[in-house]
Amino acid sequence: MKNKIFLIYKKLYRHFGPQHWWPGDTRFEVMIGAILTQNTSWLNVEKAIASLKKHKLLKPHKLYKLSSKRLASLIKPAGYYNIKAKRLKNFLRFLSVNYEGKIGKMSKEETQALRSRLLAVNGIGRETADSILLYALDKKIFVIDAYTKRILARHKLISEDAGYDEVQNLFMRHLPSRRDIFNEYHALLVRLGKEFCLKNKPRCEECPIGKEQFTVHSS
DNA sequence: CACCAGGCAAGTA
DNA sequence: TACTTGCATGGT
Repeated sequence: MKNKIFLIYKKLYRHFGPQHWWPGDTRFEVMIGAILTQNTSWLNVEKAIASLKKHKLLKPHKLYKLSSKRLASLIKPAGYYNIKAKRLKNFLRFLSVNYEGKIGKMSKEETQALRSRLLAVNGIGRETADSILLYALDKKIFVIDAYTKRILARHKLISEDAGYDEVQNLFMRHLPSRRDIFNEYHALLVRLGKEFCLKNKPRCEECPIGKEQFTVHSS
């Protein structure tokens, strides 16, 4: 088979349809959500964002001025609230110092240069940086997460211990270089992961991608 | 009750 | 470099 990566995308899109990612009203909200969702269910992140919205604090300058203690108490439902409060403030300082708190200014930066600068912020790793680049700033970069690795490993397209860059390169080499496809594909992988590829209750037999690719034939 | 979710950094060897 | 641990709420 020529290009499994792209074929899987088409199969998932046909099965699930467009996912309309990232859920969020503004680019700033997407960025905050990207940090809050680190190893955390999106349902809990929504609660945290709702509480920030309720207090009308979901703006760069408002949030930056908030004390870490106060911020932590507001984002409590998202878990890891003390460390996430610090991470948010690190990012907000980065945004304020380098771009005057203006997303528009940040978005003018070249993709790889901005990625490097985001990675230098304590609390922003590769997935968070790439999520911000793709989903908040419409940059052409593919996001890798735990679901993505698990799904590809199960279908024998990567090894269990494949690294982030390795998997990201695999996607970006095998797909049309289009932001909308990168956006939709990652969202579809998360959708598939949630419904068919959970750690405790996998439903491989009903997987829309098909079971033939990972079935082990004995004898 | 146990398990784990759209990670990351710091500590250790 | 590679492996381990802390961080924490809330849904299933």
